[in-house]
Amino acid sequence: MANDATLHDVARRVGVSPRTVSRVVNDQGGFSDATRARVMDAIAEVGYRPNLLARGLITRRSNTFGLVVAEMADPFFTEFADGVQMASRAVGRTMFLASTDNDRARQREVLRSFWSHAVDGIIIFPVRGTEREVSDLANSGTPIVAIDYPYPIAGVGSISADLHDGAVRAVRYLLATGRRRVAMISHDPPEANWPQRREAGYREAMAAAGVAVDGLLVHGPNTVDGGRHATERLLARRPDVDAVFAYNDLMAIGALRALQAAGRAVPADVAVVGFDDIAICEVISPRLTTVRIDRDQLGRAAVDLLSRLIDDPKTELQPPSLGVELVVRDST
Amino acid sequence: MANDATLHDVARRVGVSPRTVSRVVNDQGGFSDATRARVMDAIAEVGYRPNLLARGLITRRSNTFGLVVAEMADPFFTEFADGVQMASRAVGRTMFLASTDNDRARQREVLRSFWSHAVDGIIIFPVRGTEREVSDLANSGTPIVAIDYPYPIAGVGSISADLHDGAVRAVRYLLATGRRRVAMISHDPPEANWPQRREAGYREAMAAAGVAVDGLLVHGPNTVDGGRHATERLLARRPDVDAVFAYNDLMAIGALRALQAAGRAVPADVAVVGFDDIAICEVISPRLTTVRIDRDQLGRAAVDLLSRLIDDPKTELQPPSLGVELVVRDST
DNA sequence: GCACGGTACGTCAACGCTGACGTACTGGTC
DNA sequence: GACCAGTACGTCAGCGTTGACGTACCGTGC
Repeated sequence: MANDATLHDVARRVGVSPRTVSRVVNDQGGFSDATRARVMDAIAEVGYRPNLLARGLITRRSNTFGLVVAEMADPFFTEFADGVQMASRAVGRTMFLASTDNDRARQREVLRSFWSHAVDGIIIFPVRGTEREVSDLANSGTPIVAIDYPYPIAGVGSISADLHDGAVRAVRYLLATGRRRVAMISHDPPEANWPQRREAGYREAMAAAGVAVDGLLVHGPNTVDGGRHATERLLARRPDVDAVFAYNDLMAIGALRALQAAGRAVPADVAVVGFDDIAICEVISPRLTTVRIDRDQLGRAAVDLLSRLIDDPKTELQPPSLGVELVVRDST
Repeated sequence: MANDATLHDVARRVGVSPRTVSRVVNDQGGFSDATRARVMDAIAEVGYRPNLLARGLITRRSNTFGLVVAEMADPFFTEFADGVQMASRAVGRTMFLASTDNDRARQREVLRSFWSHAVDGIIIFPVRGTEREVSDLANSGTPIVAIDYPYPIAGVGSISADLHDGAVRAVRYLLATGRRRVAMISHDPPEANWPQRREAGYREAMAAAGVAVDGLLVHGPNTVDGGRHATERLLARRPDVDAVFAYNDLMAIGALRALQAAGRAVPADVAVVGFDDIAICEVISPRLTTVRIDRDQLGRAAVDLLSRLIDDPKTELQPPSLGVELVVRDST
């Protein structure tokens, strides 16, 4: 009871044409209740399941979509993927998952592969600098939803959390609790034209409080080690730092380790705030204060927008940003 | 340049039949070098990519496979998924990913969905008690590789790490470093006929050292909270415990937290050993001693076995277990 | 009695591709 | 020159499904 059983088998058993069985399966109407019942029985008896490849060949719908994340080693992405998976189940689609490791060639490969598999749509954290490629793919007919990508890409739907607001909240909180020399360890070497919303929020909140940021903004890869090394450089440059706001939780954890190694107490000497609120924040010590992005909500919003885009290409591409929330724990 | 461009388009452009283009694309031979070159040029010009649905309809190969994990919230599974993804890229297949949350109904749903999409094979951490279903699916023609499933399931390939040996090593190490009252916090309520290899290893190593395990073996869900609560119960029952060996790293982290809350110093008062070596082990404090399972290796082995099974259903189903390794850090 | 609309089907072709098989032409052998 | 093998193609059908369209039959209204 497997690869076999086609519409024809069911049809023969019932004594109708395959077309009628197809109508029942797809609930398209044009059959009597009696016929429906007999068809359903036969389907159960022979264990018929529609061949999605054949169906997709005609309908140009595969009922699949692809999710492209930066890297699976970062819990933020996998926790997001989990949310997407839940949401996709609800709309009856199955999910391909691949990661790019922030590499353009990898991303191209992944997108081509998804395209070949005739996915109905793609949810992606785009690699920096690939607006054009992503936009071209979208305009050539594959609906795409980009997540947290600072540029609105032409033809591409996008869902974002309000990263700017999150940064402002984090920094304001640090300032409000008496910290003055608030540093930020941010992602990657800065790049011309790359709008860093977390950085912008940081700068804005600092400026509003009249605090200078000289030497307080350092960069590194957005990993634990990246955060650790960035913090080491920061401590060398500004030993007087009394708070660190990190690009994401992994970098914040790196900061925690570097501060610990340098003999600075957290939060007594230096406060630390992360971003994302991945699960680890609760279990490390000190428990990490962070800006929470609701990944289930983000996943649902992405799947929802993608579904609407698939059904109607003229859907509004940029729904409002999702709110974020500061979660205060023991590191501040 | 998208959904269009079929073999016919390329063929017309070159002035040959679609069949010849197909031969070139699949490198089946039967064409001249000159023709090949012209076909390749035309393919590049029109941006042709084979329609995998159409191809799959004939060849009965979709070049996809499904990966079914227990839950994406556990880094062990996602880190494994990453390894599988790497390996699958190398063999030219694209990966569906879904999780079951250890629920039989969910697993059934996922498997049916994968089957409908005509995956070439499935890699799965089976839900306990579903041997029959998994075995039936495999025997009906979908190659399946089960990971770390203690029962050899009929018709199903399987890849395992040597969990028994890992447990023995961990416990021996604890005993060798002077611990005597070595507890184990293990996964789930024990179930009749469920061979727990980690538990077996624990018991064996304890017995070999002549140490009784009365009240030292407790159970709980394999999560951080599960580990915390199990440890609390353990402390109530056996306040004299001087080492905890956990089913996995998440439970070990829960144990760390519970011990901390109870005022026990780790490792001074109580040593803790985890299992899996997920990335967090390095960044929590104290850094966790654990039994390392090489997930890349496990992923490669699974993809490799699955590929062989797809090509030749008579492949040996049970390659030898993968070795594990004790990684000593600061919690012991 | 006849036209008409609705219901419940069936027939046919096509989606894009590849397996099976047919065919024309070339070069070599005896 | 006849025969043969090998090369480089082409033709045809069909994978399982659904869109488009055709048809038989029934009931209704005038």
